[in-house]
Amino acid sequence: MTRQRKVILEELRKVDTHPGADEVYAMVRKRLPRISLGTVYRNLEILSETGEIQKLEFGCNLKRFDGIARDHYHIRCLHCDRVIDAPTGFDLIVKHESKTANGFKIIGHRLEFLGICPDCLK
Amino acid sequence: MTRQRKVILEELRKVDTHPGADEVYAMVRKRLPRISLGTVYRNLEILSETGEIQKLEFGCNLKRFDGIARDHYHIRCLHCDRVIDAPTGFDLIVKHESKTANGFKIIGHRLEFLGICPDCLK
DNA sequence: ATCCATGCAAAGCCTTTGCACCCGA
DNA sequence: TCGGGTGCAAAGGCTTTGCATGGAT
Repeated sequence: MTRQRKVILEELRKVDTHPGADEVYAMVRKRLPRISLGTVYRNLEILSETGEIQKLEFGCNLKRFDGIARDHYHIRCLHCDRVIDAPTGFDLIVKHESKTANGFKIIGHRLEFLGICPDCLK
Repeated sequence: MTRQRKVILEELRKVDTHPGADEVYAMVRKRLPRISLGTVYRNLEILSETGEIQKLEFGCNLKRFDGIARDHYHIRCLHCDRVIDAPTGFDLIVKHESKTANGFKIIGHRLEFLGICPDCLK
């Protein structure tokens, strides 16, 4: 756990905006002006592999990161692409009785909800 | 509906491999050798906007396309990234009693299952 | 003749990677 | 001293876009 990685993790946990790598870079640079974008990418990757943060790979044009690793869902604004954590109770039941399908061994799933955020509703 | 768009749609509907744009390009080029990759991208975008095909935006490194527009889920191999259609019965129940959450108006959701395909299980 | 989609190529965006340096153990 | 992580910059992959051409109505 290097200094850079620690700061990245701390900054990411301060916000609930699910920033992209570039935004994390901007945030971290306030404390470590000499950090490089490459290092941010490398550490975000490492942190998500170790399960300390979560990488959101849905919307696809830009990967976003969540400082909360605990399993939870997200709601994405179709208009401005903002992402928020889904409140508890906002949930789903996945029915796959068998753990296999067409020879696939099923391990998990990805889910996100889509909607329009308050600002864009105006 | 130009000739190019028609061929793209036809070729895409011939397969169940959920090809990326580059693969669609290769397929279509057998029939239209002079088609450009840009045209393939433009038409895949248009076809998915009009709802004739489906764009899969999950795995994120590469967008894949499905000739079947009907609502259905997919299973992705975590090892080789192959995507298959989930069999019927493989389903989920989304519980969001309210159609709003934290001010968001909820419109829909994205879901895909993750697993290991038969080949990669070996 | 007009208009729009195409082909081509360049640019764009995000991300990854090679390499030498530096810092901590 | 040694090894791994870093900064920097370049390369990479996929996608989008500008522009002139060409085909269809």
